[in-house]
Amino acid sequence: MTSDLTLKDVALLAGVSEMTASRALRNANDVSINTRKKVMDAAASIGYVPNRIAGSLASKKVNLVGVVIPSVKSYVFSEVLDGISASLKPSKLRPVFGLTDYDLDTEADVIREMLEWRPSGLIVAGLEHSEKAKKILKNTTTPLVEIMDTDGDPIDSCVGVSHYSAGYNMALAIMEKGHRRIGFLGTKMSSDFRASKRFNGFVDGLQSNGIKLIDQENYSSGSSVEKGKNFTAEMLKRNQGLDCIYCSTDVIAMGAVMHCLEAGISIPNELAIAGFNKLSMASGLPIKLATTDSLRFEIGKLAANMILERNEQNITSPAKTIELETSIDIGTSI
Amino acid sequence: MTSDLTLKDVALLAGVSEMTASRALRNANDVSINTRKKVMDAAASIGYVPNRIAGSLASKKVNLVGVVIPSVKSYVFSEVLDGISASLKPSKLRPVFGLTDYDLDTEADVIREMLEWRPSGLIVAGLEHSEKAKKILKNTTTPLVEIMDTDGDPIDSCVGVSHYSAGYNMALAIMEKGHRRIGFLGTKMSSDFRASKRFNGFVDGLQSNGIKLIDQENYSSGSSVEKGKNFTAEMLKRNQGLDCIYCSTDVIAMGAVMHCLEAGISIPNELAIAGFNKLSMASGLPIKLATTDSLRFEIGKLAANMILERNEQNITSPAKTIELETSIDIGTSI
DNA sequence: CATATTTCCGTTAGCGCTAACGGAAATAGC
DNA sequence: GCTATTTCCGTTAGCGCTAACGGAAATATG
Repeated sequence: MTSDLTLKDVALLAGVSEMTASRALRNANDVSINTRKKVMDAAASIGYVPNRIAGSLASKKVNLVGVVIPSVKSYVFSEVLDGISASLKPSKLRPVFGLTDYDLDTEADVIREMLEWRPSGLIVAGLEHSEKAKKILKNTTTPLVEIMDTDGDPIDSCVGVSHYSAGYNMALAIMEKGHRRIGFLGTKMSSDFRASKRFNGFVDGLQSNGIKLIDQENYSSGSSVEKGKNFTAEMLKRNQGLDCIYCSTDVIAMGAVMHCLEAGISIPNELAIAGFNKLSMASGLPIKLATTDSLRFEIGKLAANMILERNEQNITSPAKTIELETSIDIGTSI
Repeated sequence: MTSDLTLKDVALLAGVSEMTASRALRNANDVSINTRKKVMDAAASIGYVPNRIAGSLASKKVNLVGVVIPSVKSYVFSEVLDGISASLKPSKLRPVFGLTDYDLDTEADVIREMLEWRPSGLIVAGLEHSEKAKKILKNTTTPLVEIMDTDGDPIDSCVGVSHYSAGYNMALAIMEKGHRRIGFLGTKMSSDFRASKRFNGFVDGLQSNGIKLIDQENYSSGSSVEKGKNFTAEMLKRNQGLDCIYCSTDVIAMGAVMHCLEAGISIPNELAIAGFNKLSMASGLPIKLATTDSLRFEIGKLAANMILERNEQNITSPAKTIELETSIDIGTSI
């Protein structure tokens, strides 16, 4: 525990009751300017730091919003967190992050631990959860917002984009540019449901024009530029005449671009490349990467706003799903 | 609040006292296997989620470790967080992140808010803080570890690397490769103390060989590939015969590499490029970027371990500073 | 079989704070 | 001047849980 100072110490020093000290420090009503100053000075002089554990228990209010995401390394969720932070900043609510490492059991544990703190809201990435997690989430009265994805059944509220549509539309865009011999490059699908939905949408999109994937590679570790580069090389070696690779993320697509730069393959004449997310780091590439903006900042902002609304309104506002429309940035790579 | 179930509900249903229910749920001693099962079943059947606020207040133990970092967007701190998570995972402690946006006033607020929760430990990035923050940190009995940087005076414990030395050593490495007409490219220094220390070290390193910087650019927004690319172009335009650019981060250095790829400038023959951090995303580049490993994962792991030690030992362990030795990865870019 | 020990469970008290109420003092209203 | 209102502050009673102690029942010990 921090210094063992309590409200009592402040109250004694200021010569008022604990209650008055409490009110003064919280800027609550019913305190004269004089006594407020006395209390503030007393608190400052001894370096009193209020105990929020006790305060929250007494007031039954916890100013935290739990945010459960798979990882902070993927360059994807950081902007979501930024959006959440931006929305919450002017309020009294504060975000608390929990990481799941793309593991549903870990997710269930993290969700449970979050709820044990009785937060003012919970934001969880994705619509797929373990049965255990679903049961807990359905049982809670804490406002819940599932984010990123709208292809599925939200438990409560939801903000995201359709990854299926994103994949489908990219297929259309690629075909419109005349590409026909198309491959797919991504990470192992089982753990990343949204990537898997994009893949399905992409395949169906091609199918709508009677086109089938020529090749498909799903390697097992996470998205990385280097992996994208290496697997692009392999896929090209395997498939004479491949004229396009759709990568499940921009990071992988950057690797594909790197391979082409190194091997002297012209983009998009010899090989077209498309990614997903519209990561800012891809904007420095010599070519402009075709990608779908996943609207991560916007999603974070809207999700946090939903939590804020739910906490402001006295009436219980109903669950709401917001599906944002993704737009393709054609760039110069397809 | 989550469902309004309390321990009392569980106890009633299981036919035991609250205390016994509490013990059973916490896997504490002094409970028979039979009653434990009864309590567990009762809790599960009604979906009881313990209230950690109340528990923490009563036990005076909070299983949280506050982690205060500037940003999650910089591709730098995510690995620190990973290291912290890895260390804490087997323990009961859980990390809670707070973001400062590289602003010292925000940092002071975040630190204060963290301490209000009476965490088991606090990990803060950097050695530079506002007077207000320093006062709070000096006053607290919460174990504190300042991370990333060792060039300065830690308040309590500290784990990091010397950014001054990193800059100095990179200067030596660059000069050893024969480069003499050298520029520096970074972001605005005032807000990033570690980048500024690297710069000072770099200048002093050059000076040790009687060499002076030819040019220096400190633009005002954050590290980005695109900015790196654009400012590299400008700097080359300004300076005939510039043969090396030291970038304050790998992200910027990647931009420099991109410019060279695009403009057909040969690396390192026409221009040498070096960065800092050893980011994994740079490993996909056509050339291997010269950089200094900032040991981010290791720093996170060690910092969290220090917090763990402090919480395990009954004796108050003394403050400790660990300075990790950085090593330069020469790569093929200088 | 009596005593010592262990196992198990309940009772009491309180963690540090705030909601709710009530009441005294200060001000307003006529 | 006296009542009505407002301003300010204190008292009481918990929030939901656990530490600490104590005691009954079950088991061990000789």
